[in-house]
Amino acid sequence: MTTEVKQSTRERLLEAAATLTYRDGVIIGVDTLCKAAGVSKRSLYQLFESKDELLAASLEERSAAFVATLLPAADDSRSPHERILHVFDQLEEQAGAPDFQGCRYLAAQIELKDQNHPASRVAHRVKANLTAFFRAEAEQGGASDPDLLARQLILVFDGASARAGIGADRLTGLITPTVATLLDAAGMH
Amino acid sequence: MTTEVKQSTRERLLEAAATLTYRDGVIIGVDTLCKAAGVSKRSLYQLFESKDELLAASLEERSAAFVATLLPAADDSRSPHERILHVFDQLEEQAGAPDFQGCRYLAAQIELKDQNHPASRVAHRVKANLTAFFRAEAEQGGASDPDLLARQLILVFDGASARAGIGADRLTGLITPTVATLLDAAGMH
DNA sequence: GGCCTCGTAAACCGATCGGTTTTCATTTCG
DNA sequence: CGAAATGAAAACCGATCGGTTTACGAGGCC
Repeated sequence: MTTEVKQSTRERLLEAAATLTYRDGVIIGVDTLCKAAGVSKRSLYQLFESKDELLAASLEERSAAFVATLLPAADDSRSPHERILHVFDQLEEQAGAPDFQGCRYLAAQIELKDQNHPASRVAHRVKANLTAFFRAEAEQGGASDPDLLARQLILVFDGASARAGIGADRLTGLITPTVATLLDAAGMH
Repeated sequence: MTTEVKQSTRERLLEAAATLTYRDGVIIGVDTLCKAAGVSKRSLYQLFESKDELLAASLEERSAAFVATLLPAADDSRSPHERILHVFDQLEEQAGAPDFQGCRYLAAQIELKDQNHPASRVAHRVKANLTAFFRAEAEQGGASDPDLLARQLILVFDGASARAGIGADRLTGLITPTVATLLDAAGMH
């Protein structure tokens, strides 16, 4: 194991940014961020151009873990149908956590409004990756319209994560039948 | 016509709050709000308890128009199936507007995080009303599980509006087939 | 005219914003 | 040992935050 017992200044900043912006939104101040990370503002502005770049880097750093926890393992041998459902099973499980606040990438884009904000761009890329996964699986599974199905699935993903995040729905018994219906209608075997 | 040619101080504040928070988010300052409304801060704090209450009142005031533009007319004689699709047709049309930023009620809840914020409570009520409409139509249309269908529809509504709002999807050719698939699977005639 | 209400403009409050700078203690390394 | 690099602490910057208060002018009513 190469687990680092001692985090670098940079890592502590990225982690604090991820944690606090997820809980309080991008409105969080740099003073609060630095205090939580145990890092001086001077160090922050040596490591990052600005607060905006720190937020973008913080989202970027989590992107690998985000897709890793959602997507099936690389050596997964199940059918595309099951592999897609796996993603939504993972989402439903995450949504059950008491501190779940919805997908951080969707939240960032909604809070920032500006689509050209560096953090918005990162969020957009992450979601494009997830959509690409859906489309590839849809194609391989013989969906009648892989592009349409992928758009439907990412729509359900964002809708479910948003509604669970604001506490409007607990998703129980909702996601699986919905996704299954869409997969069936697309002729996925 | 009883159209008011002259807006009251209160009306100007509510309109400015609705416009600016939709464009810039709830982060907007009271100075900016007052300047845009042509109203002094003194008047604001005579009419409203706080900025939070102004935001809540601004969302509340729009709620009637929100459901009115989405829902079919009271004397609409079409089938529940068509009446539900009407809502999503309206959403797709609104999403086509160049300044569309997604559903303001969903955005408010995501930005505020706090579910007990007065504006969050208003947003929650509005969405509960829309969900109730879906459920009533589902029941009347003979859906096998009206509760499930209503949850699916509001999920699609929020997901579609969120993705269109952040510019991730233009919804064209997406909503209608998705909703139709769900209605069919629920056995809606 | 005199009074009272209404609302604007603007000063003011302490706190915080994103960002910069200075100071000083510690660590690293030749 | 001594020089250089690092980074924490904190003062500081102008601007803005939500909110309060003061001052003044424009109307209506007796």
